[in-house]
Amino acid sequence: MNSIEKSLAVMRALSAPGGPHRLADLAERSGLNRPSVHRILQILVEGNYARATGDGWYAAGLAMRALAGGGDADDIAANAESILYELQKSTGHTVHFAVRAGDAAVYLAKVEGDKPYQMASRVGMQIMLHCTSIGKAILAALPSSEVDGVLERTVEMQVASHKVPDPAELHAELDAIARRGYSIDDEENEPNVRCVGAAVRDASGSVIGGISISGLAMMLDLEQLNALGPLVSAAAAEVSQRAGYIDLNRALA
Amino acid sequence: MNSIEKSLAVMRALSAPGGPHRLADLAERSGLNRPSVHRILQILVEGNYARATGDGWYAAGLAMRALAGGGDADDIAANAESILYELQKSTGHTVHFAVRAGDAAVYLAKVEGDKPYQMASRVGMQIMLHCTSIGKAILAALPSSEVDGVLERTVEMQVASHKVPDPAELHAELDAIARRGYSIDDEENEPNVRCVGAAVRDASGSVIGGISISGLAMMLDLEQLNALGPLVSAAAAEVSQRAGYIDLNRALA
DNA sequence: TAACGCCATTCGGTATTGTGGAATACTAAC
DNA sequence: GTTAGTATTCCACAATACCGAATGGCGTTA
Repeated sequence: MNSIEKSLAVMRALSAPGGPHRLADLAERSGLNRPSVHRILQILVEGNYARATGDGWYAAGLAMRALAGGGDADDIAANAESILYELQKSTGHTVHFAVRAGDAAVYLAKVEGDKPYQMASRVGMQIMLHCTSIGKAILAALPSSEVDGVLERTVEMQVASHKVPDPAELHAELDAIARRGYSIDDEENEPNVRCVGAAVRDASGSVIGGISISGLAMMLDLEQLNALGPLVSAAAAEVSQRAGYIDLNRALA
Repeated sequence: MNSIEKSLAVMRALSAPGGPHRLADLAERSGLNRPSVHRILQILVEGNYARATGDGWYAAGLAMRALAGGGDADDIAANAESILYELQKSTGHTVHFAVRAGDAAVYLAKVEGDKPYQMASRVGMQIMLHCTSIGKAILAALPSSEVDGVLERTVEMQVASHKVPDPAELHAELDAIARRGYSIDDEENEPNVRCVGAAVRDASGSVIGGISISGLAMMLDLEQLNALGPLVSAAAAEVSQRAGYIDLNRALA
């Protein structure tokens, strides 16, 4: 493991959810020893990629934001945006688009619903794969062994929030998602919020992320959620197509 | 210069605006020689932080997005959001919040106006400091020498778009901005778009970013822009306050 | 078609740089 | 006051990054 990979590991640990971090936590999360993490952090702080509070707490700095701009993701998000607006308009609910980044997904776009309440999400925010509709839509397209890997690492890093999913149960659910084409989050990620999601693929055919429809549980029962499934699925297919994906089933039809 | 700073330089070059980049461009932008950039890129590609098209083009990868999440910026953006909504509601125009990251600023939040058209900006997008309202509001609070440094590096990296500003003229404008408390972008950054902006400070008193109101030039003449100045300025002060800043002038009044 | 120039990529010996265990300084809790 | 758990510094060792030069591939020009 070279020093660049080490610094990336530290940066990932820094940007993990859960406020500022202690040096020891960062060391554990990144798999490095404390002196190395300390040295790397000093370099990151120097360049404003990290911020030290002075009493042993470290947080991601503002310069880290600049790294996220540009790249492929922007094109994909730009293409997706108009589709998200349509989906929001036809359903009235909040719509999200997120891409996978390692063992998490990151929101790239969000269109707020026409309801008086707002979702507590924000572009750039990270979500877990095992307990969100977008996340499960992504997992459903991965080989079983990779799902286990993600699950293992997720459980390891769990900060004692969210329940740990039973592997067998999750695998069964993922099979069902793959069959019907959309996934459901029944208040698993956040209490009182239900979502339905579907996977987005790129030109190479691999799953890169997903889109979802979210609403308060009191306004969106399971029946309605299932009714929205085909809509999300269709919108996701449209985004995939714009990203260069060619659906063979559809192309041959 | 150690290897971590080098990889950060490459990552910044990668995420610079302007689509995929050639290796030679990245080498020049980062100030490194080509073999070093190549080696670093291979490591980044391995971890999905960069993507190689195979024929010499490189783009920022999806994993880079994950680095941006978390950190201070999230708290600040969360606090700012409600103020942005108010500002949009009271003016009807599109409102942005961006933080400085090196020689650029990055949008952290955006509230679309109630007009039929939409701004071509997106959360995560980078803007230049010398030709945008938010950027100039930030520059106006920096020491003159630092402004020159930013300007120099900006001119160097300029990809032949946007006109190069005359230093003396810019300094005079920045003085005026500092006096009246808001900055104006009169179609400098984008044709047909005018903006008015003001700076946001954090608890330490240093400028971290700014907020702005934007609209099509045909619907927003200079007089109206100046009338909006105090509004942006007040909103920026409010955001600053929530970020922990204490305005001595106001506190003593 | 051949020759040129540009650019990405590989190579290799050198020396700079990172490494991590152990020691120390620090802080908070009891 | 003592202890336990930190962050931080130190340093000898060795691994790793470095970069000039060489190679190979590609598109363009005579």
